[in-house]
Amino acid sequence: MSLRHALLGLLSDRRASGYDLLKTFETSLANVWPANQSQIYTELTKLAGAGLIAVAAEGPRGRKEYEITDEGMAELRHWLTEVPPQRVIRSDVLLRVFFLGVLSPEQARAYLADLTDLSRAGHEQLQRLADSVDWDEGNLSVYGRIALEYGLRFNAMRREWAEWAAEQIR
Amino acid sequence: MSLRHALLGLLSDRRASGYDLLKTFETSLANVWPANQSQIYTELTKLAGAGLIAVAAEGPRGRKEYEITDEGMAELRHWLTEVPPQRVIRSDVLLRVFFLGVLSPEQARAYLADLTDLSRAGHEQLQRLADSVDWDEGNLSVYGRIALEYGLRFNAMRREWAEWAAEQIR
DNA sequence: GTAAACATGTAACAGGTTACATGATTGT
DNA sequence: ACAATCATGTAACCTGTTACATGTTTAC
Repeated sequence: MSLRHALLGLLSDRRASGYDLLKTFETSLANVWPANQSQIYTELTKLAGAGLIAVAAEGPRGRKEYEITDEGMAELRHWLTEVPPQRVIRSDVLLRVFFLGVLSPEQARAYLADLTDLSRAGHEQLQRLADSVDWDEGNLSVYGRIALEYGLRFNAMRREWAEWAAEQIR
Repeated sequence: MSLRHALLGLLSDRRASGYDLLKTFETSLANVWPANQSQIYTELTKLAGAGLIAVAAEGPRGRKEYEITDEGMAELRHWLTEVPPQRVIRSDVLLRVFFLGVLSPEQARAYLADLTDLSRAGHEQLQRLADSVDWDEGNLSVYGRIALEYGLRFNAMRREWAEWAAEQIR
């Protein structure tokens, strides 16, 4: 149920069309809550049907600009403050670790070495992003910076863990 | 597609019934790849249909013990070594962070404080688990310990980040 | 003129959740 | 006798992915 809240969250900042929202998902939200074109348009129609957003303006090429309604804002606040976050996250990365005993120690270490590289690359990509953005004083800037810091710390943690784990094998 | 690999992984260690596998999912795999009864039985039927597992014995109450086939082992090894892990993980925890600007600074800090508590509790729960298990010399023990260490480090990282983040607000 | 970008919609399928439905065996 | 546990199966529904389908506007 979080795609709808992601859309509500984006529309709480400014009105936008499905196409605009798609671009945002492809850039800033891609690492946190990926969504594709099909899903976004379908969900926008549902949100409009439920009265949480409304068409504020129509433009060329059938463009429909949506804005969040009071009901939508209430739902967004409810989700932010009352809905308990998901406790577990499915991780195929970690699931594989459980079964590395099926492989040879060399293959298992290779898997962890790949994870090390992946984490290093992820860290570097986020660092480049952090360097390229000019962080102004706005709210999106404050919280965007906090989210990005999470990504940096996560990748650093995972890289160090994967290096440690490789040493544990044999 | 990872549920099937979780099942193959468990069956690569020892033969088991759907019921046995369900118990394992409720305990050791609950934090990595949760799955429910309905899903497990459905997937076992599919796996058997695809020849990746086979019924090795039948017991009382319609119990069916499955064992992994050579084809199943090949598929498991393929997944472990060749299939690239998922790059992004959907995180509703982090998604909320993007939109905390909608709330008051007090409410935003309260959300982060809840995350701090959640992470601390998660860490403690895993630490208790680590203390209660007697880690023998087997493979499952080695890799189980490595997976658990990931959980500990993840929760520690998230707690420190949430504490840091709360300080950034105002 | 035509390619790129803008813009939306829907159908088919895969994976996951909740709920319903049923019955056998074991331990007290 | 009765409760707890063992044991499986399936239907309805929701979310997400891939692919197909269509048409407009802008820039060169």
